[in-house]
This record gives sequence, structure tokens and C-alpha cells, in this order.
Amino acid sequence: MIPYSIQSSDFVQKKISLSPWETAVIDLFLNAAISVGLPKSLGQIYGLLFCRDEPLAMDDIIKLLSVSKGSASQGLRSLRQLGAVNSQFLPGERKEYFIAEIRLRKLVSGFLKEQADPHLEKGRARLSHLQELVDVMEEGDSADRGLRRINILAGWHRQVGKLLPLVKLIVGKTERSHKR
Amino acid sequence: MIPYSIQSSDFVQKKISLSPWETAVIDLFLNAAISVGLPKSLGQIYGLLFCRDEPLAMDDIIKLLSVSKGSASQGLRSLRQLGAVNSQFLPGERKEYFIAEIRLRKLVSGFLKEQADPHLEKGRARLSHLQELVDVMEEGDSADRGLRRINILAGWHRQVGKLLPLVKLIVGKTERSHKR
DNA sequence: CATTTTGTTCATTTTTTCTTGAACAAGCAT
DNA sequence: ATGCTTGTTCAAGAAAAAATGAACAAAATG
Repeated sequence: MIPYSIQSSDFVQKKISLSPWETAVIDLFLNAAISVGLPKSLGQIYGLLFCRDEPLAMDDIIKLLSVSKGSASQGLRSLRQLGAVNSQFLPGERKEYFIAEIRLRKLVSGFLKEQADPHLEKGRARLSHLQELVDVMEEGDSADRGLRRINILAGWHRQVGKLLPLVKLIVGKTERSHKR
Repeated sequence: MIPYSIQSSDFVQKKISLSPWETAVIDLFLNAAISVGLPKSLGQIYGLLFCRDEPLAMDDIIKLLSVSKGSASQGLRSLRQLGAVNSQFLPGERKEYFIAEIRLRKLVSGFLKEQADPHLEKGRARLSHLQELVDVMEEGDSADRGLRRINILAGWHRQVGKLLPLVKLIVGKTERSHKR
């Protein structure tokens, strides 16, 4: 006389609510997302997946977080692009199921690849544009100054270019020891 | 019969407009600011100061960038806090004059100190809050899962805690060679 | 085929963040 | 004192970013 599981018989009803610690974790990731300049929905979605052992489908996410279809869809897309979630198709199921990537190394390198590398590249372009602007000037104080500034910027660019791969490396290297 | 320099006699009229390369540099920093999550006015102001050899006062900045007094004042405050500008009082002048900090090491460490360190600290607090939430639960699957997640997060926290000082160090170490 | 399930897109609305400028202080000069 | 100059603050407006949900595709079901 249990009034639940109206639907397809032998399905275990998926847990419909969040435990307090899960809510707290989700909020933690929400804040983390904001602080690295990503939309909070990304943080929430990742946080939820991070909490769970079993993969979740989009409509689970929508229900559990009460976000819109649009947010969920776009959020998952971004997360995939960042390498922060992976998906799988369970046999016999039509939905796509998502799980969080929890290897910090992957998270960091995905983030840097998506967020930093493009800027580095654009930086290169801007530098040569700057160079053109200065080249075209008649000689003089300002042109001189321009040249000096370009050199500084080029130096910075090199520095950062060296730093990024190093960061990926370091996070990778020292990563071990998830106490089990 | 030059109609300019209405004002106090022997002052060389300060350059009133930006050369093209300066505009481009300012725009570069504007974009950089946005991409690290700072307001664009910060980028503009820093960019302008970066271009100039001589220190500028707030009203120079206001005129050259056509920004409001408010933006200039608040922007300069933030930049000072980030360690991205320094100021000096020229003798006999009442205004405060600003110059850009161009040592990358200083810029990076200032940025990290302001933007990352506080988050690390808050992270610590959140972790112990999480721990409490899980401690308080009756034993069970969810509590178990919660514990495992906390351990992962704690590991990440340690990692990042190690990374940040390292970044400051690296940028400092390799910094030399501004071609002169 | 018509229908259902799953997911994407995108114009609109909502929320958040940034900028503006007027009002206000604080100090100096007359 | 009174009026300048310099700078800060903050409420209100403007701009930018994110979330929503309805309309649309695509593919499987029956």
C-alpha cells in the first residue's frame, strides 16, 4: 500500500532532496564559481554532481537544484567544455548521465586551457598590433615611450606563457593522497 | 598670439590627448581587467598610468579617459589596494600623483593577496562547517559519502594553498631582462 | 505517422555589477 | 570666515551578465 512509484515498476525512486551537507557543498561551489568568474549555475551543477556517486541526468539536476532547463543545458555544456564533467549513456536508457570530474589536475588544466590560453593568444595579436602602431609613428618621445612599453608587455607575456604550463604541472605532480 | 595657456603662466600644458598606441594599450588593459574579473575602469586607469612616464593626478585621468570623478576615485583606491599603483605628493603641489607599478611580481602577488587569499581562508571555514554538518548526522550512506567528499575538498585546499605562494615565487624568480 | 522523450536555442526578463554626478568633507589660501 | 581645490561617498541610473521558459529540433517508440 505504498502510493509511490507510479511509474515503471522496478525503479528505485531516485533521492529527491538534498541533505544539508550537500546543500552546503553546492553553495561552496556556487561561491567558488563566482570567484573565478563563472556563472553560479555552473558552480551549483558541478557541486551537485560532485556530491553524488551515481551519475545524474539533466532532469535530475533541474529538479534537485530548481534551475531552468536552459540553465541546466547550457551549464552542462560549459562544464563539459571545461572538462569538469563527463557523461555516459547508460544501457537501455535514453538520457545522458553526468558525473563530475574530481581530479584537480584535470579541473585546473581544463580551466586554464579554456580561460587563459585564448587570452594569451589574443595578447600576442595585440602586441603585434601595438608594434605596428608605433612603427608607423614619426620618431619622437612618444614613439620611444611606446617602444619601451611594448617591451615590458612582451616580457610579461613571456612570463605568463611560462607560468601557465608550470601551474598545470605542479598541480599534477603533487596530486596524490586522497586519504581512503 | 597663441590663445592657449590661459592659466598660471610658466606651466607646460600637459598633453591633453592620447596617441593611438596609448589608446590601444588602455584598451588592452581594459580587456585584461575584464578577463580577470575587475571593472573595466580599473583597467583603463591602470593602462593610462602604465603608458606614462610622468605621474598623473586624478583630474588628468578624468580628462584623458573621460570617466567620472567617482570612477576615478574608486578605481584608484582599488588599484592602490591591489598594489598596482603608487602615489606621491609632488613638492609644492596639493594633488596626489599616481604612477603604475610595472613589476609583474608585485602585480601578481598583490592580485593574489587580494583575490585569492581571502577565498582560501573562507574555504577553511567552510570545510569545518561541512565537517560539523556531517558529524551531526546519523551514520549512513549519505554521511559516509559526505566524509569522502570532505576529504577530497581538503586535499584540494591543501594543493591550492601550496600553489599560490609558488606562483608568486616563480613570477618573481624569472623576472629580469626588461630589454633596455 | 503521431507521440513521447530528451535536449538545444534564443528572445525576454531578472539580477548583478558598474558608472555617474551631486552632495559632502577637509584642508589651504586669501 | 569665505571661497577654492582636491578628493570621497553613495543613491540612482545605465550597462552587462545570467536565468528563464517557450518554441523548436531530433530521435526513438508504438
